[in-house]
Amino acid sequence: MDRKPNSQTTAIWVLLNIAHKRVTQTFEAELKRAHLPSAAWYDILWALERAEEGMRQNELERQSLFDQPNLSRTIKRMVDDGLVTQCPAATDRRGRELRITEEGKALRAEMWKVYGGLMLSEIEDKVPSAHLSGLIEGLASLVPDKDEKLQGKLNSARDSAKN
Amino acid sequence: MDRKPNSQTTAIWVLLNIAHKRVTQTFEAELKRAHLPSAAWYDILWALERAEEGMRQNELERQSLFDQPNLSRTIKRMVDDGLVTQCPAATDRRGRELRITEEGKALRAEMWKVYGGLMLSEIEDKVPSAHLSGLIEGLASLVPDKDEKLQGKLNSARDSAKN
DNA sequence: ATTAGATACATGCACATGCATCTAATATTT
DNA sequence: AAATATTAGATGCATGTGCATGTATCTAAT
Repeated sequence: MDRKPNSQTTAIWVLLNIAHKRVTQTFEAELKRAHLPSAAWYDILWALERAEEGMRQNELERQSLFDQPNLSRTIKRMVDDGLVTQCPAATDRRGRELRITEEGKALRAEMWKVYGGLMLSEIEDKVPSAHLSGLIEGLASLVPDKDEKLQGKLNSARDSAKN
Repeated sequence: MDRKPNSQTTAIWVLLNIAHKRVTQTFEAELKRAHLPSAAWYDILWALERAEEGMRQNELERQSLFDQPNLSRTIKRMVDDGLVTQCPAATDRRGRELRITEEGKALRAEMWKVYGGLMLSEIEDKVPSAHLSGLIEGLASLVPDKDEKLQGKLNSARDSAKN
């Protein structure tokens, strides 16, 4: 082959997969242990709670890591569970206006006790401060700049930092 | 009041998820476009190719991100496809000794043309050298130390970082 | 106003994953 | 040696995910 990945590239690729799987599995296991829904549900609930005036489903899709069909089904389950309401959108009869219910807000607050604690124990307490910015900038460099989902996530991260 | 994750912690958690999903999806999409199996298959083939004398299935399980039942089924598919052979282990009649076939080696070599190229284009060309070591060390800090097989790769990455 | 194309969301299907459990073989305890 | 525990691997089931496609609605060019 013309060019061959160096050992640092290999380390990044391997570590990205391992770190993601280990951290994700810990989150999911702890949430399950507390009889709470998955982290993906938390992210949806939080996005909807921040959107006081409601949110179009396609906008939520852009801000989440769900693809469209999968989000559609997930929202349906959340509606069935009374966490979210779906109304026809005012200006576009194809669309759905999503809103979090009081029950949904209560569940999100409950989840935060576990979810936020995991962010502390699994990330904040583990990454030495010397590597914080390198980790953040390095991960960001792997994602296209104009990635709308990234911007949405980062905005929500900044907002949540203000709690 | 309890401690609350700071914005850098939040950014790491969000970016870890986004970066992993984006990079993974790119890998899988390009492999599929080339009518090749998934990256997970590549990793198995490569592990078996390096183990000249064959490898126990439970050892492969330890070195991979598969859980046991999932690896069991994946190996079965690879055996059905003629990429891997399964023999009863010499010293333990419960066990399976796995070996890659010539066909398997040929497929791995074919996959490498795409897989290796993706490591270059999606990682090596994207991460600025200023953030290489921070990214590697930061990701490593998220993984328990006793993930032994990582240490070799990590050390060689650190060595090359000193060049 | 009609029609071609785009967009929003839903649904069906194939396959992957996580988890519990089963069988067979080995290791340990007494 | 018998009983018990542990380990290797397979299998069943529920759920999650990606992808193709379907239906309704909207937009824009004629």
